[in-house]
Amino acid sequence: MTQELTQLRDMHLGRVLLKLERQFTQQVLSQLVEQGITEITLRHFVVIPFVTDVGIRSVEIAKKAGVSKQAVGKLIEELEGYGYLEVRPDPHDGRASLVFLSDKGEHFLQTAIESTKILEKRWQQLIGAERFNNMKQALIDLLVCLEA
Amino acid sequence: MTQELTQLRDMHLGRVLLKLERQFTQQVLSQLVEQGITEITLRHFVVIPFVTDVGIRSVEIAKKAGVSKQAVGKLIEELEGYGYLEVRPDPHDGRASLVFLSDKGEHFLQTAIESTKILEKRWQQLIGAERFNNMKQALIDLLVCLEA
DNA sequence: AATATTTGGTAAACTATATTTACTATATGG
DNA sequence: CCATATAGTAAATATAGTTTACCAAATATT
Repeated sequence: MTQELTQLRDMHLGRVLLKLERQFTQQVLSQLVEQGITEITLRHFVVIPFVTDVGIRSVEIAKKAGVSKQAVGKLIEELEGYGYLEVRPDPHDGRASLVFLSDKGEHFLQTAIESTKILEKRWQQLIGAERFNNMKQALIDLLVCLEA
Repeated sequence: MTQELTQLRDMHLGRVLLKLERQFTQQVLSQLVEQGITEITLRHFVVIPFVTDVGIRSVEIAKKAGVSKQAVGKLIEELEGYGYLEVRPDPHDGRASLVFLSDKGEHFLQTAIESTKILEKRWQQLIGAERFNNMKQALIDLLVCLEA
């Protein structure tokens, strides 16, 4: 009885999503390590996706990411220390700074995106391109519905 | 340019999986809270899926879950304190104990499984049953390939 | 049988990472 | 101008895990 339940729980959608996400993330991260990028960990992706060409304030990132501004401050500090980000004072607001990607940061981003593409191609082959693409689109549509 | 890249990264498979998994987990957890189950958090699911009718040792759980036995010990202690688990000495090994689900634990499990089923039904309706089912099966097949 | 080694489990110290509370400095709206 | 809000930092605290060290029981070795 419990055995059966365990099986059921083990295969519910949440579990499957969790396991696949872990696999994906782990594989991307290890590809980055192979490329010599070792400083950046998962935590830093709380910040990185929000950095744009025009610069962004740390409070903005905190708000969008849903974490405290102190946590964001720490992550930015680290990424700046590694040379991936540049932090410059906001010319229009003496209290604020703006965060930008450095050249190294841009390059990293390119590499990271390359990695995800390679990985998706690899996964595509495992279950067939058509099934994979349908699956991905269904996931995206579902997410859009949920976030609406 | 960066804007475009951000968009791309934002929609890669890993991100989609992550967001959907969070939504799923959060919705299940809040359903459980609505049912009055407030003590159990996500961490406890490191332990719960491994508990079976015949009992299991904490080291076994640690091995299977890939965390330290100390961490597992703590989680078991908590769950025992809340009344979801029972820990009895192993009659065949004086060093060991065996972990079981209590009646309360079994009931919780039923409730949790119910919640996931309800949630899946709800999600099914968002993108259509057939698409949803195909999607889920593709995810499972993919996972099986990856874990093989 | 006596001893050595392995194994199940616990305890304490340390590590990582986040939040809360409190503060400073600058902006901005009456 | 002053009151209030906002950007950012700092320190204390919380959470949750790992590492190191240990004890006691079991198993293996000689």
